[in-house]
Amino acid sequence: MPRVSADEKERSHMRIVQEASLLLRAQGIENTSVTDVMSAAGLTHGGFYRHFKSKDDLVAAALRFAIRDAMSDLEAATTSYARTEALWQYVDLYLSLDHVHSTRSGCPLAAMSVDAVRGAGAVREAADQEMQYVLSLLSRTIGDSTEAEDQKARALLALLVGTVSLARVSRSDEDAEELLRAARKSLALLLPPRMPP
Amino acid sequence: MPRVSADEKERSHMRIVQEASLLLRAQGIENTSVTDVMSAAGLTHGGFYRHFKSKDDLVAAALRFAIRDAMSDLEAATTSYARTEALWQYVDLYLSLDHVHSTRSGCPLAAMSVDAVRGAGAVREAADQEMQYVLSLLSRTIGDSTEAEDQKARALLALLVGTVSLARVSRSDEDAEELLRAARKSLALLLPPRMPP
DNA sequence: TGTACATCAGTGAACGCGCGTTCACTGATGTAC
DNA sequence: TGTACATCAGTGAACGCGCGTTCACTGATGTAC
Repeated sequence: MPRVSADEKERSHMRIVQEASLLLRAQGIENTSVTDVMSAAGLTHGGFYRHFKSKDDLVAAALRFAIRDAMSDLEAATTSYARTEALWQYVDLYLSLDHVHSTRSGCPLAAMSVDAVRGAGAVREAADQEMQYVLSLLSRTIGDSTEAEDQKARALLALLVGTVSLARVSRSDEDAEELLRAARKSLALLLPPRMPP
Repeated sequence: MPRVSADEKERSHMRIVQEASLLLRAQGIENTSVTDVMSAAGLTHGGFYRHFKSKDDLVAAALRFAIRDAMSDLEAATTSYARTEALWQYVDLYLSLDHVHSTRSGCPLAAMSVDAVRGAGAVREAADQEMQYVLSLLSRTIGDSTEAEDQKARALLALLVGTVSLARVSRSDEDAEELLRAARKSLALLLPPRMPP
């Protein structure tokens, strides 16, 4: 059975990264084993090192993938005239109970940043670089990416990440919803109004 | 040498919880072993189960202790006339580079809530209950703990926790400081002004 | 107050287990002619 | 296009290691009389 075409190797690689990004978000770095990830990708653990030089290498790749993937819709809208509307749609999705419950597919920063800070150098580096990318993307979506928008982007991201992290601590949906509501209300003071001129 | 007085057992117990709260914040639940904690407390791992029925039991106790300890200063000020000033002092300390670098002794919610959500039932329960306590304390410190203040407390805590979590991802102090600055600026819109009438 | 004895805090060896990583092996793929 | 051979993706057993937990043991502490 073994040795598989270059195309199939690439498909395996993408499956490994994708499944890792889901498992790492849901379970954290230490609770996710190489064997877990390879099984989820339909492979056995032995082949892992044909794709990555270490588990840390995979974690860094999965984190980068997850963030680019999570931001792709907003990225597509940054140059559009409707970007303010796109931003508000993004915020509404982010501050939803659905997102709070989506521990596998939700925001990678909310799920993995605390873990990443404690991780290996490559993981920290990936987290830092991708966070800077998210901040610049949000700033461009808010407006013209001047210092004023950069600052709003920082407060926005912190509020989003903090709110969903805390909402996940609540074991009651009612308490979680109160946290989401409070964040939405605060953002009304911070962001450009929903309907532009 | 063994068997030690009831007083000494209690001192051992407090030392274990205290050292656990430091190690768990700095390293996370999965990277902190029972042996690590017992060594830090000056004991050997075998005696652990005279104090706790499981590692999860210790984690829950350490989380509760860390939060009560972190909040004790603010708790003392909630009924004072100077509570608004106390709140701002708390916010200034929270949104400082010192706090960003204090991964051992910093805010337990910023350090452990993501971990706690993935943890055992007793750990999740402790995290949820203590978070509700922190929210009620902040609400009473902001004002009269009406629905309006409850909402402000929720947005405040989310912004604080999110900001420090993200600032820890930054490998540069300059980037971290920008995040802290943005949060401070947002809070000026949200909280009662620094100097009351 | 003194004596006899049960209790139990702390020690250190031992347990079973899952982890990240390595390795010999297989056989289809890719390459050189 | 066909043939001979090197490559290497994937398999599954094996490795050393640290983990949470258990246990027999020690001897000072606490208790009953």
